[in-house]
Amino acid sequence: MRVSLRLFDSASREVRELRPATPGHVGVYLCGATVQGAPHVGHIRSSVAFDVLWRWLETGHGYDVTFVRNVTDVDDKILVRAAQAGVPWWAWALRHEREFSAAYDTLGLRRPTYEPRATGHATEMVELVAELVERGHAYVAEDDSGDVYFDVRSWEDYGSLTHQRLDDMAPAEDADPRGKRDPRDFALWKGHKPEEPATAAWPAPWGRGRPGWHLECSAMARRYLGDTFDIHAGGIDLRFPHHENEQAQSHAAGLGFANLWLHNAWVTTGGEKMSKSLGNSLTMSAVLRDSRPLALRYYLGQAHYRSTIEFTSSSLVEADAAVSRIQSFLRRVDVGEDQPRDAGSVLPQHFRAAMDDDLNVAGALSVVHETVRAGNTALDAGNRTAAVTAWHAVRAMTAVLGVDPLDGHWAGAGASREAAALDALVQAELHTRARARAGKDYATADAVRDRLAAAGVVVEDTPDGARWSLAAHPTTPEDG
RNA sequence: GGUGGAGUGGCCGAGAGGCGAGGCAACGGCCUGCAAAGCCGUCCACACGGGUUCGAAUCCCGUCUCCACCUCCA
Repeated sequence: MRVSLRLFDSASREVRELRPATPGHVGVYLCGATVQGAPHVGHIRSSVAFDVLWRWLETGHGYDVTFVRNVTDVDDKILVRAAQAGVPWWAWALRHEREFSAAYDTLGLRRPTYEPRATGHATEMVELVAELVERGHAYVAEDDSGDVYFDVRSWEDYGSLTHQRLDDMAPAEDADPRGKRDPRDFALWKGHKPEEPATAAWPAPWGRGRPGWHLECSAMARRYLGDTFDIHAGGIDLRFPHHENEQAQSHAAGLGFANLWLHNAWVTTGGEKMSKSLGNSLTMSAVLRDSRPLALRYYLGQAHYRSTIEFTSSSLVEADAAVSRIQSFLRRVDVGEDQPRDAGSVLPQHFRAAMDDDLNVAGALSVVHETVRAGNTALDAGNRTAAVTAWHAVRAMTAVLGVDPLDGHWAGAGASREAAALDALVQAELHTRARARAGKDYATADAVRDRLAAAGVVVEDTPDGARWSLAAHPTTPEDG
């Protein structure tokens, strides 16, 4: 009997078994980027965490997964920042959307089944707002703004996702009534304002305007996953108001919406959450100057998705060392022409159990490292069969976690002519060194090794001769 | 004020009443011409104060500290 996947549902606050609405199929909606600026490490952590979820749903359970991650490409800040930069808002949005895509690709994240943009779904959004107005859960603002608000008082379940009572919620400080019936009512549709670009508005029965942030996700999830779907994921800071509002809208419109809610914790620096508003963000481009993508991915994916992780100057160095250990084992084993085997037959039971336990990646990684050590021990003992078995297990496990060092993704455009030329040059140096060593001229041999080291080439002697690799990208700690 | 999360060895980070987490760093040993890699060993921790129990990092009570959300946020 197949063991089930158990996930912590933050709506019910308990670990629940995943029971797909459609047997054999799982629909996942992940709140993606609002492309108002460059991607930072915290944004990417969310995508890394749920990329692992996706891989495990497929590899560990054989589910057919539809994975949707949206792009919010129009909102207040995009309009403001584009105006400040003197470029059209859509150009600003697209530029940052591409930066996010590049960052996702760099870290080897799977491309979602669908990546809908908010601006491409005005029709679905207008329909959803109309349904809510018709059902008496939304109303057109009483001023002339053209806004449409969700009537929180009309929906008694409002607050159920985050277990808050409406009366306990502190009203917004800048409580601008804006024609609201209750200060906590939120905008489903934002009427076009004269100072905003005419292009940032779409026609609607209650006047031209653009969608409210929360509405987009409800409409797009419905469009691509149906009225009821299995998992809704996102950063924990989105629980309220974003997800609360999404759920209220969709439920009030008569939709089943998400069965499970998964929320990842954030990345902190200096103990504080990394965020755009605090200005302590580490952009992906900045971090990748000091670290190779595999090390960054390992770092972001090594802790449980619900644990806050602190980013320090040594984080990436340690992650690099840990993943290098795995990598060097995989390189030590000569598997000949063997290709990776089917995960179902080689994944250790403890690994599976850890992953099924709410994606316990830290526990899963301990199995990876234990297998690496067992494999190294087997190699040292000359037990090739055991070493090859370990090799297959390690590759299958790291593939699930998205950190298989031998995956062609990490090699980049590896088999280039430059790489071939470099190898020829290094081999010539190693040949010189081998001859010097054979003649016990260690001074010359060491000089060659030092010369290569200065060029960033690390030499290791093995029973089969010297082997070389590029040194891990040097990291420069910003403080002590 | 409301609602949550968290304090684990030098560092990162799992676990959740008895059973080795794991990684990084450090130190000792083996191996090596020397290294590197690898293996073996050492470092046996759970914020604090009580309590329950044969046994508590884990359960209960109290205290302290930190973080987050309450309509910009992954």
